Amino acid sequence: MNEIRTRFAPSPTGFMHIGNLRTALYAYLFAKKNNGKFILRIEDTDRERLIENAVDTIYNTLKLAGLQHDEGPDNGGDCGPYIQSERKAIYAEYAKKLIDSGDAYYCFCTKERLESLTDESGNRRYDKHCLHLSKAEIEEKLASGVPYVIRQNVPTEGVSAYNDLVFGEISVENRELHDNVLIKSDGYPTYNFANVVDDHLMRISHVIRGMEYLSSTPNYNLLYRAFGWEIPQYIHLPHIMRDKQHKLSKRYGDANFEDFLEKGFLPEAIINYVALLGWNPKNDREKFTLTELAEAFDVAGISKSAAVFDEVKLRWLNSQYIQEMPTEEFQKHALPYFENLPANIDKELLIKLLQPRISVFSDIPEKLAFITAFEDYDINLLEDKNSKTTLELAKTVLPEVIALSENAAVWENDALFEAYNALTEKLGVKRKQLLWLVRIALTGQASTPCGATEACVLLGKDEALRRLKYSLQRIS
RNA sequence: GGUCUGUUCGUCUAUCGGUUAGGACGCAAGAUUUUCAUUCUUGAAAGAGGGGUUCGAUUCCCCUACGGACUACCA
Repeated sequence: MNEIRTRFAPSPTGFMHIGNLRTALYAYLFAKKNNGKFILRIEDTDRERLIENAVDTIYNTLKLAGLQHDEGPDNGGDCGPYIQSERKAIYAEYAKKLIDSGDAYYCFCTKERLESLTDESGNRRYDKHCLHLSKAEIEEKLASGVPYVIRQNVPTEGVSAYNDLVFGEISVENRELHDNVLIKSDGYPTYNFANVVDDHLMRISHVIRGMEYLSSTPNYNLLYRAFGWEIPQYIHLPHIMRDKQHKLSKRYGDANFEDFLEKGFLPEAIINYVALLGWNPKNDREKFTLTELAEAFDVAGISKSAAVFDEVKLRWLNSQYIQEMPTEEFQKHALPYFENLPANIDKELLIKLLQPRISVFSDIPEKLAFITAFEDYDINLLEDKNSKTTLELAKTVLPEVIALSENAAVWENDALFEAYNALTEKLGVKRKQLLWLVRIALTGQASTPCGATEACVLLGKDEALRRLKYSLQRIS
């Protein structure tokens, strides 16, 4: 059997969105699983949509995601160049062959004439007008510099069918197919042509791409056949959706890989999550490293229906990764969020408290808000159904807590806990009640990255006492 | 409109004719806990609708409904 070769062929038109990333991931996994090669090709034939630095974004994303390509513009290979704009002459040469064989033809139609072909429902189908031009007419127009495109000459009869590894047999009547433009008037090829020529020349064995190409693939197969080339295997992928109705798109602001990284998601978690969106390993496993994915990957597990992207589940997966992270690494990620904290705060303690309690790094500011902003908190937080606390209870408990705290010999977690615990017995309240009141009186925050006694230690004796008194004064 | 295609809990999914339709996230309740959080247990929650085929359909076929994609000198 021939070598397995897959490719990821993005257009440098901006950020890499999650759907694109998944396509790259599956192409990578499929290649790795089969000891094949993963190739990167840049499809920059639309000169108008080019965005500067977008190629760097692609390199960067693949690198961060760990999807190292075996061949590509930056690391070479024997099928280069890997940037389509540098392959212009190649396409021209192959287009010429098609013209000679009658499978393609020059078209000189003006935009106006093309528009006049639009039918009542807004569709346009080219009428093969220029196919019937005589050789002399063509020569003359070419010689006098009339702008032209080269179109594919699709048969008007028959059926084109192929087998997709995910969707099964796809069959389309040839008369439904269009005479697509292969070479544009600016001399660049369209996707419709470049993908075929390049995939063949780069010996791509399995074409893995979004299912938007499912219905145009017969066009491409006709091209392969016209050239006498072997048709690759197809693996079309269902889309990733923002919700049931809408595809994830660049307009959905947060759909970019970079954005998720910025929000504090880990590349490993994103990759893990995205891998499972539309593919399942045929068991209940949820957590995979890239290497493990490559071992487990199987086309049979790819689903046919679109999947809705669920950030809540991504958060959960991300939290799993955060919790398993070595402390030093967690610290590296968390430290940038500590910048605006008072100098006397024990950062080491914070790290310890935070790691088991956050899902994404960007949760940190919210968790720590109480440290810098306290005074305006909602006093009703002191009342809590779960802990069975009321403002009345707070009025009797807090003065005792304050008195006890003022006399505390050591300001340290275990000692404080013991002292407060003893106090609950004296006051005849539940530990949960007292600690809830203390924690709220100390932080003004329903959810904190610490318990009551830890909050005491974190804030320091002076500040803790000040806050307890302030809270008491607010309810008196 | 035409063509292609999809449809199992709210979401991601398992099931390849026979299951109390399973798991995960989320949600709810309860328990444990050094308080927040964790952990544990339990629960609610699904086969779009209608026809077939079959002893038996979520599973196979057809129709309908509802999504999605394509229908560009964009990819």
